[in-house]
Amino acid sequence: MPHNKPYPGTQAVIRALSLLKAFDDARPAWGLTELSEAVGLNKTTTFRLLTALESEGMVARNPQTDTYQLGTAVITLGGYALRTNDLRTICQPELKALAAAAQETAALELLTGAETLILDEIMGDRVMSGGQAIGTRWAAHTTSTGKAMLSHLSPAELREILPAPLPAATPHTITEWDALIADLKNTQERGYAVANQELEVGLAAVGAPLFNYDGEVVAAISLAGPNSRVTPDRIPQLGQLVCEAARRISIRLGWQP
Amino acid sequence: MPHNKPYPGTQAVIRALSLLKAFDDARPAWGLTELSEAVGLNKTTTFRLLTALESEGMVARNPQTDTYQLGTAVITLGGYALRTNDLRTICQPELKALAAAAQETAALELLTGAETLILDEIMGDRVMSGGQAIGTRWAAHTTSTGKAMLSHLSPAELREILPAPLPAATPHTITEWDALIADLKNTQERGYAVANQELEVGLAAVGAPLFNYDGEVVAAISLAGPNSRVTPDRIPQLGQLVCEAARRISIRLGWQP
DNA sequence: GAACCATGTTTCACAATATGAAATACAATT
DNA sequence: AATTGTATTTCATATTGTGAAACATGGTTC
Repeated sequence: MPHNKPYPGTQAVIRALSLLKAFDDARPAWGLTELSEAVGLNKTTTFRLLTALESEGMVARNPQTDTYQLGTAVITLGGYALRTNDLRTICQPELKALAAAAQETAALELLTGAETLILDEIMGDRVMSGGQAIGTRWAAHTTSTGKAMLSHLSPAELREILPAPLPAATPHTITEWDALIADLKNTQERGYAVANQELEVGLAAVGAPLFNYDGEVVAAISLAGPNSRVTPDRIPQLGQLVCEAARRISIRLGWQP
Repeated sequence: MPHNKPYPGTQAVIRALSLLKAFDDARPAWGLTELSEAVGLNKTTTFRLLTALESEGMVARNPQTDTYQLGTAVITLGGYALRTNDLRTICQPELKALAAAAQETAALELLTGAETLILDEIMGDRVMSGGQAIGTRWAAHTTSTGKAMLSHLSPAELREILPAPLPAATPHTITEWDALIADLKNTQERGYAVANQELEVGLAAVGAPLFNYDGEVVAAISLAGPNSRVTPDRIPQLGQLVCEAARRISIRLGWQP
């Protein structure tokens, strides 16, 4: 999350947004005092900002527990943001085809800072209705999509973006800088990234980057599944599927091969 | 959308949020000047607020067109808001069962002011992965879920909530006050609401309310489909399905029948 | 290619607005 | 009844947000 420039005359807004961002999967409800302490704001200020956010439906209080949660306006805005995303619309047919062909989960993700953001997700099997994880972020160096996108950055750019030391999500996560650089080099040559239990034990994935009209990486798509199904000998085949789909999408985005 | 109390010391935050809310399906991208005019703010103020929103990822600029859109932080927050919603988690198994049994689309919706908010949506057929409309709002008096929830309010409460005159979404929308009151009375006695082409031509739906521990209506669920399949003679059967599911969920919410 | 128009951006003097310490209210334990 | 933890309200202060005006930029028109 970039907190770049302290622009003058925006303190209250930035603070209000920092309150909103305190709510996540791990901590979906906050009391006033705890929240003010967690965010480092005066209790009165926190109260006033929350009142403003509440009046606009961005947060809601649970009268039972006297705590705040994210409100319905956030859900509505999120829906708009998702539906009006051109990239998502463009990619959806390819994702569905990928998921159907491989019978695994296909996803579209963006790089935001050092994290990937799941923009869309289509389940391969017919059991689930997908999209449960849309909006989720993961550390980029632990995911196939993340590594696919990172593989087109220079070591200097990587240094700037990625945290040091690299956090481990599983025992298989690449945490050594040199090992990551080497893996990204392989990734770029190969055309797709492989993440085998680096984000979650038992989960394997392949991912390929999407390019825009002037050859910049704008996003990545992936196929993922349990490593019982996504086995080492099947990975080249899945990798090719993802690469082909990524290529078709990139061309639609104006990319010149 | 309630714009109730002008709480002191929150002007900047409220203004910033009003900017966010200008972005919707109909108008996903705004230039600075047009946006400032639409929201009624000084161009400089709009610029400063947008800069703050942008620094936090709530909006993003498209460098091509020099316009602003909703940013990735909104998607992430929306995902959190959705996933941490207890009601949605509780209802999802029932919605899936409903959708499978009827082979139509099942949905869970809240009442916010005079509008319903789609919290969850499961498609009945195996073609689509659902959830496309999550976050969308519709005028409550045009939907089955909306009427199911409104049917438990008094005429005085209805007067307060609903807009006058009642807007028409289709030629079949109930726009006469007395007709709506009568329809809601029927709805309450029947236990479920019927909306036949009142939101969209060719779309029919039945909806039933969900009650909490002290008998208050907290949400509603529905089954909807093309009126070629959701025919008048099939509606009682679908109505019963929805009522039974609603009853089971309400009991899980602590409701005493 | 000069004049124009419509964008976005920066500056700056001013005071309205946001701030936080302290006082108050409320509710749940003890 | 006393205590501790919450959530609110008050209010004096100056920091912060404000908007008119000036500036910059890029695209059209003549």
